[in-house]
Amino acid sequence: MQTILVIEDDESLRDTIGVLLEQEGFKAVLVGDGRSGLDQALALKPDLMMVDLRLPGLSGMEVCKQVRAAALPTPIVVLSALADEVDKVLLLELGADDYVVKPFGTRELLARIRAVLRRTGPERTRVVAFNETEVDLEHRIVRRRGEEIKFTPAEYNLLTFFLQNPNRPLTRDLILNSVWGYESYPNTRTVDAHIGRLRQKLEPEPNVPRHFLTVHGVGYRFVP
Amino acid sequence: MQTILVIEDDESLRDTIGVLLEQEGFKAVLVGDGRSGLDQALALKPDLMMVDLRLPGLSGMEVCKQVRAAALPTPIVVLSALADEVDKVLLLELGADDYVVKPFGTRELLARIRAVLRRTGPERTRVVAFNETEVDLEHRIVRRRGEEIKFTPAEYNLLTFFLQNPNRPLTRDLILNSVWGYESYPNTRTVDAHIGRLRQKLEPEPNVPRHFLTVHGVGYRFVP
DNA sequence: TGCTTTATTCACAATTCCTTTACAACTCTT
DNA sequence: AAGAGTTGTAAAGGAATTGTGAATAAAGCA
Repeated sequence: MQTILVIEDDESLRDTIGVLLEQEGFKAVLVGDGRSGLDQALALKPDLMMVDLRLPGLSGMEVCKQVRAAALPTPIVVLSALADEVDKVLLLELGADDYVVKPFGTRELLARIRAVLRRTGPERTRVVAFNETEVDLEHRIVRRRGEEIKFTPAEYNLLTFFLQNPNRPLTRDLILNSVWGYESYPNTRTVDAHIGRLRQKLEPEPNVPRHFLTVHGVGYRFVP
Repeated sequence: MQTILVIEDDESLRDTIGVLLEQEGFKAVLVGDGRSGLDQALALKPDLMMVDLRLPGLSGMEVCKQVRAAALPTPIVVLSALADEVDKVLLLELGADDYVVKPFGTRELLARIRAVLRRTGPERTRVVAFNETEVDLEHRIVRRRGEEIKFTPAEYNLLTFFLQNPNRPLTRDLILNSVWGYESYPNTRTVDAHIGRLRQKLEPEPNVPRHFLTVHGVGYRFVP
């Protein structure tokens, strides 16, 4: 499922867009200010992001700039108020892929999103990296300091699930459901055991985890 | 005020629930059959609905299905008779958020309602900030001056409860009920201890609180 | 002020929760 | 069919959390 990050401070508009996107089968992540927007963009690596120009704190333009500075390939659609008198050329130079002027209809918004997604196409990031390890999703290879590490299917699935959901505490039940599926019902200790194996292979100090953190009483959290 | 729609064909039970809810400050809308229940649900968009499984006309299950088909986000609590041998998994898959087996105590019912409302509740705000701290509800992360602070489950639950009820004096009993729930009955000193821990972590001067204030003889009050 | 009630703080034990290890069952390969 | 690798689970040990009581402090009140 494609993820779209929406950075918009008007709460009601934000929610509207959120509902709209989810109806259309996207996963929508909503934030209200530039700072968290930028954080989310870097962590989530969404398939597309929509950025309001006028934002509290970090401005939309600043967010674009920093996203590009981080070499994220994520396409950006800018939302701007009519009054803003945007310099469109500047905007596109900043790295935006399209812009929509408020107020806009849902129909138009969706059309723009689809168009941008089509243009920028499905060249997903096939390699994810954190700390000293890189995961090549396409070839299903994990390297640490350039050296290949073997992963069993269960371990690898768990790892990629974490990669897709960084910085968020994931409950054991959620992990079981997502990685093992609805069909099988292993007990939740199983997750712990596998976390242990991940740590063994990927943490510099397996007993002082820096990436696969436990959130006591809740579950686990991966921080890249 | 939060509106709760009750769909229950047993008139006396229906009235009992109605009175109970209104005592607790909810607005209760009562109907006796599935058809009108569904109509009301779509028209009212209540904050929560309680649905009896056995209903004349449209069954409770059918109501759930249709409500979900209409993409209403309203949480649903199902009421079922002991004899009904409910398939809980099926129920939850149908879109119900919780179920209560008849006969139930009023205490239990209220607790369930509160729990569901809390779960599904106003988690629209993803990041809340006050003074130098920000709480990222989605990531369950609390930061102070940008630095992450660890919170235990009890502390975190208490904190978010305060965030959701700012500027209002909250009695210890209310806090216990809301945060700890109905299953456990810790004594009210427990709340004090936890308030202390919150202050320790979040107040600039823990012994001169500016956010987690005590209301002598009453309870506590959070001012952002 | 002195007295009573209420709140804070601290240390600690009970409990809950997590980690690790070992191992048996199971699945593939050969 | 044996062997190698994988996986779920149980059990033991360790760590973190949490409720409580007792000592102390603060607030309210006459």
